[in-house]
Amino acid sequence: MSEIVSEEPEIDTNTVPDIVVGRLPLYLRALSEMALADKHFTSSQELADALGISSAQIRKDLSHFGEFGKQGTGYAVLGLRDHLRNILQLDREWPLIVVGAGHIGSAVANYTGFAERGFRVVAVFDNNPARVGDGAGTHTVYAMNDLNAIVEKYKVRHAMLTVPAEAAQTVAEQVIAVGIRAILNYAPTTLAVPVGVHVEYIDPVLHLQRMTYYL
Amino acid sequence: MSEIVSEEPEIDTNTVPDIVVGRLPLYLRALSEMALADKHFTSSQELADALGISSAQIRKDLSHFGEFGKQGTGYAVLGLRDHLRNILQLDREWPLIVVGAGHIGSAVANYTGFAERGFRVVAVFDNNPARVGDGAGTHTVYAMNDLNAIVEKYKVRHAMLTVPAEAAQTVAEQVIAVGIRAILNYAPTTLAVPVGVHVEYIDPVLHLQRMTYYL
DNA sequence: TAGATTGTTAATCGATTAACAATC
DNA sequence: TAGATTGTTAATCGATTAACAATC
Repeated sequence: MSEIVSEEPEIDTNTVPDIVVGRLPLYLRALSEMALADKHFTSSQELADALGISSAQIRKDLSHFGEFGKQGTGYAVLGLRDHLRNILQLDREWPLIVVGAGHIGSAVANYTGFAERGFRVVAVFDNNPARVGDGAGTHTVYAMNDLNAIVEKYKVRHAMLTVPAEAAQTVAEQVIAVGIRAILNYAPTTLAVPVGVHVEYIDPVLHLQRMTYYL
Repeated sequence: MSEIVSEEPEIDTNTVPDIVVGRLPLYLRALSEMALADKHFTSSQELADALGISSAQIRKDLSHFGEFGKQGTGYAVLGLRDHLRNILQLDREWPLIVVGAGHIGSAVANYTGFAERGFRVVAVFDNNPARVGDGAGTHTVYAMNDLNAIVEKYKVRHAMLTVPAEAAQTVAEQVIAVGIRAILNYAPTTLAVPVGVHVEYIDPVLHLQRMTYYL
């Protein structure tokens, strides 16, 4: 039997399916809730029940990143939470900008849920001079001219777009040009972006329409 | 050759995968955009390019519901749009309630995008007496006591929950009890609901966290 | 007619689940 | 020890894609 140089059981990050990565924040959220309730241990079954998915899926998903549990015992809530934070790079605070200071933009900029979970809104932008300066809640609204300076100053990589659908593609290009690499688009339209830039979408109407089919 | 009574090529609605139904509103949105641009015809390839998916998927998805195109020509924009509206039961206006009159609730209640796409916010509710009566924008805020009366009066089936995470499960049960069958939950927590009730989720932080993994 | 594009089939690809040895 | 639960394998299930005959 020839000796085989054992290969590292390497964690090839490119190999983890997007759909698995997409569920990790959900696991993290459930664990944070448990931590808040002072729960010390949990199991894949308990997490599965809380999230309405299968325990096998949770174990399989986690197995892409390492071994975090103990047979017979399950997972330490704080331990697994911190592992997930680490995997998702959420063990730091990320600066965030909002582009578009209308109704949704202002609401989004003042939503306290971002700061509570690691994202800090550092600026709100609008191309309408009438909106610049006056507050979107506690935030001052900046002109688009200031985009580059602020993104560089705070090393911002995340942007939320709360502009009209017609403006979204142009605005996306503007923020990408200054270094934004993750866009959360609230405008009801699909964006075309270069590889290396990530886009996710929020369109509440799509959700309502989906459910209406079943009524 | 024995004669076979031809079976209806029946459109078994239970047979359409949820994931397919979930894409229909996206197709509808793209078609509405084309209609607005006065485009008369389109193809599965053109739709696919606009949405960043494959043309085969679009044709396959549509084939669950009928034949809407013409070889060599493609699809009539208005025709396909109306077919999709019909399939999704969006050829009527649906009343909608918002529960929770805080920052997000007020923003959501005043978002004009709902009315533009077939959903009309008929009432906003809050359990805090201090918020009842004064406006959430153009809406009057009702007490939870009025929930049943208003849901019955307008025959409401859709609710958006914009309450704190801790309150979401209880509020969900309240709205289900008065007849709501579709819930769009903005609270960052998973809901347990009986069969026959549909829930979709909006948690912007989850989207930001997903993208952060790749940065 | 020639070119374009559908609707559909079959193949491929990928994700989920069931099951269980290992072990705390 | 007995019971519980992990991590992993293999099987199943389902979704996507490629390809093309039909036909406008």
